[in-house]
Amino acid sequence: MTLRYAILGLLASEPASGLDLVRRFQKSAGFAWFAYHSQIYPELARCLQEGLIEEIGTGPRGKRVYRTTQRGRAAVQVWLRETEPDRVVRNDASLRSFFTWLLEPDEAEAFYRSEANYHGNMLRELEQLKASLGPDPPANPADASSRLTLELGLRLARVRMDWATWAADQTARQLPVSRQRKLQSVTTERRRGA
Amino acid sequence: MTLRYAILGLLASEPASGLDLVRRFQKSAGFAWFAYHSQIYPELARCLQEGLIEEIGTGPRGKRVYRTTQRGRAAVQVWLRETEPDRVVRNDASLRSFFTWLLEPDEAEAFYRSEANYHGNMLRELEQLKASLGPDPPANPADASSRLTLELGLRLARVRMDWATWAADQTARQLPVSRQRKLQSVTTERRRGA
DNA sequence: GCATTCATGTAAAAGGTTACATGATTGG
DNA sequence: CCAATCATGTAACCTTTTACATGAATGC
Repeated sequence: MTLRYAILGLLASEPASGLDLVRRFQKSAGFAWFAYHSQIYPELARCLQEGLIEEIGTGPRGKRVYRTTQRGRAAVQVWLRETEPDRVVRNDASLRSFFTWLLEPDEAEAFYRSEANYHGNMLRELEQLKASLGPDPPANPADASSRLTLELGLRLARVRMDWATWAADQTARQLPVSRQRKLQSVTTERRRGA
Repeated sequence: MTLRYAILGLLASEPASGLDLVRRFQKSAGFAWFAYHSQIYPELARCLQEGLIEEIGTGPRGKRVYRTTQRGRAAVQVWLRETEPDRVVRNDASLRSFFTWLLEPDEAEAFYRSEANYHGNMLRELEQLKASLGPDPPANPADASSRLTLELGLRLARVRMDWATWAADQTARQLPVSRQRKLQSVTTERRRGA
């Protein structure tokens, strides 16, 4: 049922069409939830039928814009108040890290570097998003919540990037002898002098 | 297909039964992946049939212990090398944070405190896990990967706990006038003096 | 005019959750 | 001996993913 409340919650702060929601799930809310359009359209239809949202206008190419009704808002509040967050985590990239010992050290290092790179890009995107946001302190309450949550996205991206860089460095240090010598020509020479 | 590789990867470092895997998905690997036993048993049967794992022994109550075969190991390596990690994120608690503006300020604060509490507990559990781990530097390569990945779990739990505490404090500062006065009796009095 | 993008929708397949079912061992 | 726990398995249901389908507007 989380998808339903994701939609109702998003449409409560700003009216949107199905594709608009896809875009919000891809960027601003992407670090918290994601859904395909094939899932969103049927859910919108169900919510509309149940009076949780209403169609408030149409746009160019058959675009239909929705907004959450009072009933829909109440439904989100009940969900927030009376249910515990689902704590199940499934993160493919985190899982892969458990299995890097099955790779050659240089492959493992490359994996961690690519992780760092991915989250570095993510971080930049979220920083741009933050910069493009309205005034601080925010004008409306929804913006305040968005700001708080965006801060989480930023912190998560940063911690994943830093961790992956650290893991890559750790992995690099235990490379086979052939590659370790190249590093020693710079570092060990000094150690010998001491 | 990620579940399959999760199982193959785990059984490559240490043989286990179906329920053993459930336990590993609940604690040590819980911040990366989760699966129910009802998903694990059929997958084990399929992997066994395809020669990706083998049964290496039995235990007390009909317990069947499996280990990943060379073919299974190769399959994990191909997966790691040739496929990109699935980047889709779905986090119920993160999503809820977007919608806290629909709650009373004290309810929103309570939500963030409860988040901080949850991740504080998680952090303690992972720290215990770390303490219970083998020697550092690790004896076998799988342990090295586990250590790296556990460090990610620790950092994620810490960042979520700190963020939630910060968000709760932020929310507390914007409480309705009635409760703000109680704080003012302590803080604003001083400001007036300056 | 015609390719691209925007926009909505449906269908089938895969994956995940909840519920049901059963038997063996252990601990009190 | 009997309740609780360990252990495996299956079935129905729900959610998510991938694929198919179509039309309207825009930009060149």
